[in-house]
Amino acid sequence: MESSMAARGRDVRQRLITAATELIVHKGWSAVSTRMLAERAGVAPGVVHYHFASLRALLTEAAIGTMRAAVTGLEPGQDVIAALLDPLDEYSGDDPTSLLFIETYLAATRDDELRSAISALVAEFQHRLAEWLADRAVVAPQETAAVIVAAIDGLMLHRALNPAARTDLRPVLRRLVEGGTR
Amino acid sequence: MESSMAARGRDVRQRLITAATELIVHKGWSAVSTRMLAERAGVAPGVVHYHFASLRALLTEAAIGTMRAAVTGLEPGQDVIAALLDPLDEYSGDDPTSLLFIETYLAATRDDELRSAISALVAEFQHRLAEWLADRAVVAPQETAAVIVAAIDGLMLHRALNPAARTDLRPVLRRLVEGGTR
DNA sequence: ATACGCCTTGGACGGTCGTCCAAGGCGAGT
DNA sequence: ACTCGCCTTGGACGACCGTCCAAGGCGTAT
Repeated sequence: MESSMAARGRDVRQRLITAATELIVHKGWSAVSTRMLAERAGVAPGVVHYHFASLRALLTEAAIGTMRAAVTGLEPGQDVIAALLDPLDEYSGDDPTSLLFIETYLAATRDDELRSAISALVAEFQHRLAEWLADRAVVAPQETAAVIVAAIDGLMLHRALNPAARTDLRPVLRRLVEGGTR
Repeated sequence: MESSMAARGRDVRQRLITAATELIVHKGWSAVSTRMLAERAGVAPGVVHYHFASLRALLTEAAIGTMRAAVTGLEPGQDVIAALLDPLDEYSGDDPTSLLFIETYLAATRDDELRSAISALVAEFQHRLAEWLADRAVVAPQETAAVIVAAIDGLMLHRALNPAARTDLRPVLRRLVEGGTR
């Protein structure tokens, strides 16, 4: 059996990653400390630097993993706008994933490794979206995709700031797609 | 003469505010410390808490002041989209004002006083923009304004993250205005 | 010349931080 | 039964943090 010990180790490691994503959302990227993480994961403080090279490495791995999962889960169906906006509406104001995105974007501003990882993620998603738009005969699909993704991220930002006053913006956003059909 | 002393005091206070805006941009909101501020302003560390009730108060005053100045300076002319995008293009990647906006937005997520101040600022600008759109017979001017401002903020975010790959997004953004004329 | 008030200095205080490490626990292989 | 290796513990270390304050500097008014 290799389970008992090694499996327990992997479990602790995973608990730390989960704790990291939660704490980034609740406290903010730069307010997450090793001791907070250890406490939430139910382990001793030293365990963080056993499983991860540094606090920064843990935060990076946690954030990138969660973001990648969230993005690859998005599939532009018949209605792109609805497909992108619905996940935002699911949560009632303190949408954890949105805040994680914003926090990580901003942290990436001062962390080259993080920045390149996120740039790749965003570029990949924009590319997928652009292809979908091109199939729908939307002119300037790349630029349209860039604007749509930017608008979504901007809405995340505003919604994190002011959870109230949520009106239906789908009709306006749809102009981006329908207004540019070839 | 009331100048020498009082004027010098006001000058130091202003230097601290300037240092605060610069440091928020360069180091990030939560990485700004009293000692860093004092050093950049060329004063002793204790001076921060003489002129301001707390570090948080200084950062708040500095950020809100700069943001208010930036927003009130914007006047939607004939071409709203150009009026909003041109300031973004002026800076070559490390646009200080954009980063300040993002940093402050995010800090406001965990600071109620800051949040209400910014919400007022954003709401005020959205209202101005909505009126302009209404005059241009754009349908759903409020929602359109919300989407435009969100898109601008999202572009700020993406551009702070990836200063390269700046293509002209004006034509796409203009669909938001022209695609919805009554 | 003396007293007053604003501004400044530089350090003390208690706390938290990231990182590291000696010591111990414990299942697995011999 | 014993060793080995992975995992865990809890605290030490030095650095930096926000805040506060006694002491001093220096124009200004009397």
